[in-house]
Amino acid sequence: MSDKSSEKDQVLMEKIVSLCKRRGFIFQSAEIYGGANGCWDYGPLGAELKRNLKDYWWRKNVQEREDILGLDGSILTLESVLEASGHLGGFSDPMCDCLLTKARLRADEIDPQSGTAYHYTGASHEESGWSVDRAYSVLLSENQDENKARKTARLYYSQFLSDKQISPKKLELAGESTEEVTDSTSYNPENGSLLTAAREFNLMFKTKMGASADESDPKGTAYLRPETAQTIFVQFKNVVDSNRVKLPFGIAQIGKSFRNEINPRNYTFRSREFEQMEIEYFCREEDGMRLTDEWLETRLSFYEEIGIPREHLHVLDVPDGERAHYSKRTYDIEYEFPFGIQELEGVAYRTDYDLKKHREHSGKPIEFFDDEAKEKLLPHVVEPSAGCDRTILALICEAYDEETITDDKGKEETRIVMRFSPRMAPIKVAVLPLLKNKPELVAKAREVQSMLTPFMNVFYDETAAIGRRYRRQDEVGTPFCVTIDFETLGENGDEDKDTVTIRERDSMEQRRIPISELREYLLDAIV
RNA sequence: GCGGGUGUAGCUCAGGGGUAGAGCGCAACCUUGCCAAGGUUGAUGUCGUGAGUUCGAAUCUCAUCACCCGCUCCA
Repeated sequence: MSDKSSEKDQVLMEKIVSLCKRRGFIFQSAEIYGGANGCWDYGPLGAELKRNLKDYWWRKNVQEREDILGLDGSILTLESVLEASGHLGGFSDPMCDCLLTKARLRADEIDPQSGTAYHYTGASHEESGWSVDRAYSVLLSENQDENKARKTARLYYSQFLSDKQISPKKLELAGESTEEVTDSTSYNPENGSLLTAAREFNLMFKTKMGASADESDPKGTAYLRPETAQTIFVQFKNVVDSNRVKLPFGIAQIGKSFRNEINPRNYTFRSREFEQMEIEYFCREEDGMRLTDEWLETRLSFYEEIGIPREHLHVLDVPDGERAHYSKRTYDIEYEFPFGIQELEGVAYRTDYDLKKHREHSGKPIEFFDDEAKEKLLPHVVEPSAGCDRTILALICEAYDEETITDDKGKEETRIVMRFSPRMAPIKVAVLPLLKNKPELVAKAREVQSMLTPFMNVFYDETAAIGRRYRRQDEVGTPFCVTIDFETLGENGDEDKDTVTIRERDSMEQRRIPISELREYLLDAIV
């Protein structure tokens, strides 16, 4: 499968985005103010979906496991923490662009060059009267012909021409001057063209702590955390001291993180504010590689349990040289999005790098005492780090389905169904009185509704025709619809009294079930 | 950040220097009946935003913002 999306996939993605807005899953942030780039809000159904995902993740990884404890750390993070973790130094790169080719270069990786710089102040075209005032330079090494500088400059100025028929050769250069330059990194080594000034692409959101914070206060600068992991490492010692734990054990956290992405793309996939679901699983060094493999399997099963089949997932064993320098093994779990195969989760063996760094920078003894081995050690760590919003997007993409069905009159129509697993579905059951102008039906339906609401998200709908109500529920992925009809009231005798029809989303089949069994039936299906 | 495209009702989109349009959806009512049914009635827009040209701009020009595609970037 290609990484690029085909036209068909683009259309599919547009339909998904449209449905998400129309039905209240996802809205763009601050839309009425023109929209915030790279920020998205979850609407009523999106919020439910996200809660279901987070709750299930927490249940599987914390509630149902004795070896993992939860944590919920602050988002504001001291500069010193991020200095220790390496984010402060390595998280921003000075970048510059070639003015001629628009190539982007790392400013700190340019070889210094020497030679003669040819400066220009602009260019003009006599016949058309066109001109441009803009400083530009070209650097030539010693043995290059000076006409090369002029040729390059004409090419540069020609991009401002509105009439593309004019040949760059016809341009008249203005204000040529030369200058000897040594060890400059202002020019593109490839073609000698001037580069833009280096810009820092700081990927972290910086902020001020304290109302009167000033620059000189080392605790005056804070960042919105770029990952949840650091909270866990920094609180490692406190968690160990306040709980009886033995290796291996994990600390889990769900929370927001922030990265000032240069170019947010693909709907919510690359957002500037996003939620992570992370575990740092601490272990002895000799178990690190094995546990990484085990976690990969555990995590793949999780995706299956929430309705993302293994066939749509890809595991990338990140090769040497592409992993973070401290990682001995990293698996990326990727999903086949309509816009390409993209990462959902990374399972990384981070060695003892993080704890070591924090021990070094904080100067605090944060070693773990292993009671069984009677030794002090710094544990290694395996990190399954899942993107919550990315998983939501995968759930939505996976659920979306269009089904062609033929009605009684032989007419074909399209049924749009969100095939969420009942466990993830934002609405678990819709309660529908067959007709709303019959008070007995409405009263009974309300009774069923309030019986179920303490246990699950129930949607009550009495408008429009029953068929239409079913289809509405299909479009938001409600797995079950319960209809209260005249049999429920006992009109057809005692046998069907207090039974309802339950209609299943995927098969559209219905059967009768006593109201008394409804709760258990539904709970079994959505647990 | 660069290049290309798009922006009009909740959604999908047509139109186009002179009264703002369609389909679907939505709301209300009627119908003892189960897969977008039928009928009646109704609501909704600073035509993305800001400036300019014009007697007059949703339409033309410029800027700007957002989204999509490609490139780039992704510790």
